[in-house]
Amino acid sequence: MVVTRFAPSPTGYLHIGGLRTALFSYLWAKKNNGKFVLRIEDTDKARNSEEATQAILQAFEWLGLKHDGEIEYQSKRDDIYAKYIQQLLDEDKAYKCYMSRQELDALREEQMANKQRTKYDGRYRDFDGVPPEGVEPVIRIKAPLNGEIIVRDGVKGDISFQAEDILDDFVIARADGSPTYNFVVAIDDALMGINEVIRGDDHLSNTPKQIVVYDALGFEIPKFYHVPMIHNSEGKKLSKRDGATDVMEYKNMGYTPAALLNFLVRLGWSHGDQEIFSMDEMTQLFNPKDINKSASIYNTEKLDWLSSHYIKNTSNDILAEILTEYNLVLTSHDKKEILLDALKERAKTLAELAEMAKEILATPTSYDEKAAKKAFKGDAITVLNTFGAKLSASENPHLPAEYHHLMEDTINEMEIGFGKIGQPLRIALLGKMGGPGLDVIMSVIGKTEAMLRIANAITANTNND
RNA sequence: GGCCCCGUCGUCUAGCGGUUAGGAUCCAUGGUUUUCAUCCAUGUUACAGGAGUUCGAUUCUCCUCGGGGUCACCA
Repeated sequence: MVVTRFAPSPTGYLHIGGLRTALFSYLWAKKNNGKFVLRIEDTDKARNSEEATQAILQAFEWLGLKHDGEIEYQSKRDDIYAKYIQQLLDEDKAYKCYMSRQELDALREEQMANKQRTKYDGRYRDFDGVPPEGVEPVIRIKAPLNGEIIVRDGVKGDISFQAEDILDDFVIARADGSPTYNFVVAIDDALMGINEVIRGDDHLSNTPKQIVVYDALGFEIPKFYHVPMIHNSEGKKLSKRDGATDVMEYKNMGYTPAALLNFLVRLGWSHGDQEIFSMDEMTQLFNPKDINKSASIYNTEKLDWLSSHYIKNTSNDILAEILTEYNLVLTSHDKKEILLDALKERAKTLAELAEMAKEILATPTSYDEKAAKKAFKGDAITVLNTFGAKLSASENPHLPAEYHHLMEDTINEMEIGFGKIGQPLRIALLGKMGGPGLDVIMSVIGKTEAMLRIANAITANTNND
């Protein structure tokens, strides 16, 4: 069985990069009828917060990503880690190091001055003398001094590291006894049965250390997939400083989960020329072996396109429902179908759609000066009066087509072009240019409201010449 | 700086020794449209550079250049 995981540290909101690796892990588990474990890596008590954990959960919920089983918290697993630390100590695979911070810093400075790579010198590796007073020891693992460590990566292939280049006896437990990241990750992944680790490229250089832990404890090494970074427009690793990296921001901006997920799955992964993937298709087709090797630059142009695609293809009932989250209540509006049919063709986001709907539904309180001036040149007032009279005399027009006939009657009778009525009428109804068909607008707002808006416009623009 | 990774249109990508180097997005132009969008059509733009290997390299090898990641008692 394939077991994958997403293992964020709760130091802030869920960001785009994290979401993508979570999505990849999720898809791969689902495709194989496996499990997707969510593990909160909260060993750093100083930087973690409960709010951050909640924010991550909230984002998962919005996007419909469900983890399997209970959420695992590393902070609740101290006993387990302590047991393995003791085991390594007993087996002489780890040891206490009494080097003080000051000594360590001094060593580092000296190494830097000599242009050597900074590494612990192993001075307590085989120490059996009397420990110095007043120093709480850290526990270091005995890492291989030389030889090759090969990371078999499903994305990049086999990557070879030389132990002397990258390893030293790294700390697995701090002076206060708390275990460190590379140690707990390996233990948790092993104990939780994680056999396919899909994570960011920035963890690649940690992997040899984790392999040291796996080996020391006799655990089986999982399959690794290191997903290339997402870069900002500067070409640097996407960070929280880059703006709009909080996943929930995308909800506020009016993107749907389907659009966001579709956008993200295509960042660093592809399936031929296909661009549109439903959640089902993603789970069917995703395979981490098809992940790209190179980093991609974060750019939301395509997200807008996907977003409008999904809005166009969402039913009006569902749209009306989601739109309530953008302060637009249409669910029981009798012209909801007509309105949404017209609007969903032209909205890139739900927020935009809601905004356009509100503009149509509200009586204009002002008129775009330039557009009004242009529209009310000539005999626009007469045209509007003529049309208004026809509208007034009509019997409850309902559908857009009926309003359209009224407009046609007017232009035929007055022997004018469509533009002559279109422009002033549009100003009257919306206060500005743009937007859906006038017949649609009038159908949605109804005869009475349409007449009111026409009258208002005539009053406001009479002395405009 | 050491170690590691990467390098196809502006962007996301297809390609896995022989292609007019494909798609998508963006942009531009035209058509449709009372407006704006949608939609349709057309167009501009890419194999980082240099050596090899080969009958033939975008594809394989090496070098250069460029970019990135990482080097904690942080995760």
